[in-house]
Order: sequence, then structure tokens, then C-alpha cells
Amino acid sequence: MAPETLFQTLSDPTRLRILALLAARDELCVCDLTQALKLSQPMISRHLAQLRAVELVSDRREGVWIHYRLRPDLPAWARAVLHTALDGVARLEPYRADRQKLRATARQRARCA
Amino acid sequence: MAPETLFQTLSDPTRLRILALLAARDELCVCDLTQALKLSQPMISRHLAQLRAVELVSDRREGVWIHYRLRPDLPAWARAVLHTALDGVARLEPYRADRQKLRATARQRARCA
DNA sequence: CCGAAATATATGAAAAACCGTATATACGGT
DNA sequence: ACCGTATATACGGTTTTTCATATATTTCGG
Repeated sequence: MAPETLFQTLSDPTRLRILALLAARDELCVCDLTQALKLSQPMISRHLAQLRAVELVSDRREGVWIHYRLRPDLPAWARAVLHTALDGVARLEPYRADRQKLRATARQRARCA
Repeated sequence: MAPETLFQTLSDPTRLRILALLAARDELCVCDLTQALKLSQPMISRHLAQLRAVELVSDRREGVWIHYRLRPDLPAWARAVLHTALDGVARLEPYRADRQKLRATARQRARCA
């Protein structure tokens, strides 16, 4: 993966918010993300597809749900950049509020929908 | 500065190459960059303008030349991301070769042109 | 097999980014 | 005042990115 590709991927607020949530929990399904971020399902899916295309996340199907997680097998430099980025961003808004919202919505529902 | 803005700025290969060179030397003028990167002067200037606009670099006029440098006063998270990024990228091409080319062209000329 | 839920993709349009070329500005020397 | 060099910006066109909406796919339960 080219460095510019990683940065381009991180340059969209929605993708960054998704990644920040994935860093906080190790696995999330699409409906978790749409609820926590209050964004349309196609929008979330499209960005997830992009994250998958550049191999930043992997997906695992479990029945109707598809769970996404950060890939642990990134090149060293990419790992370093990504973690520094997500770390640095964790205290800022809207990333902090997103985590809270995730906790809240996760508590409400038993399983996904 | 919004995180997305930083990443968008880093997502262009030319800007990344410029930043990598600025990290290696503490100050460089436009002609240093055009020579080391073999890119057109307007292209370099345009990207420098963008780097200046997001306050990643500062400029200092010395007669006809304008010297650019990385700003030391970035927010902590931005500093961390930037340094991790430039560090991680330093070993990859074309960034490594760029530094060598910079040393070579810098040796040839006494002052800028 | 059919319907409903979760997710993915297609399509078309709007916005943004990028580049080459041309032009403007600023400074120093003559 | 004028010229040359260094740098900046403007303009026009092409490509890329992004989004909303609509449609397809997959899976499960009945």
C-alpha cells in the first residue's frame, strides 16, 4: 500500500470516524456503525468497501450480519501511522462523542436490529 | 486544524515528498525543491501554498529566495501524526532517493540558481 | 419457495482536486 | 527606471471523490 493511499483513505471524516470506532471495539457490524454515526446505510457500506479495498479492515460474516475489524497485519509504517492517528484523534470531537454514542446504542439493543 | 485536513494534505505524493525533504533539512527554498524533485516551479509553489494554508509550513523571505520549513508549533496530535508519517516513509521510495538527489543538487550549486 | 432484514452495489450528478500553461509580483542589480 | 531571476497566482480543462437514491444480493425463518 502506497503512503498516499493510506492518507487519502484517512482524509474523509466518515472513514476516520469508522476507523476510530473499530479501534475502540475490536469488531462492529454495519448496523452498529449506522446507528452510532447516524449516517445512511449505503454511505457506511460504501466507505467500508473502500477500507476493505485498501486492506485496512477485514470482514467476517455471521448470518445476516457482517462484522468488520481493523486488520492487524499492516506494514509497520502503516500500523504506526494509523495507530498514532487514531490515538491522537480519540480525544477530539466528534470521535469522542461517537464512542459514547456507540456505547449507548449498543446497550439498547440485544442483538443488531 | 481538522484531522481530515491533515490527512488530505498528506494524501498527495508531491506534498508528501516536499514534507519529507523539509523534515530532512530544516530549511529549503523553492528552487531546492524543484531541482530535487524535478517538478515544475508552479507545481511546487502551488503545493507549498497549500501547505502554508493549512499551517504545516512557514516561509521566510531572504532577498529573492523564500525558505520554507516545517512549523514546530503544531497541535500535539498533528505533530505526532506528521512525524510518524514522515519517519515511516523515509525508508521508502521515492522519498529516500529524493533526499539523495537533494544532497547531490545542493552540492552542485553555491547558492540557489 | 417467499418475504423480510442486513448489507452491497449501481447510477447519475455535484463538488473538489490536480495539472499545464500563461501571467503577475517582488526583489536585486545595473 | 529597467531587466532578469525567483516565486506566486489565475485560468481552463480533465480526472477523482463524494453523495443520494434506487436497486441488487445474501441469509434466515416460516
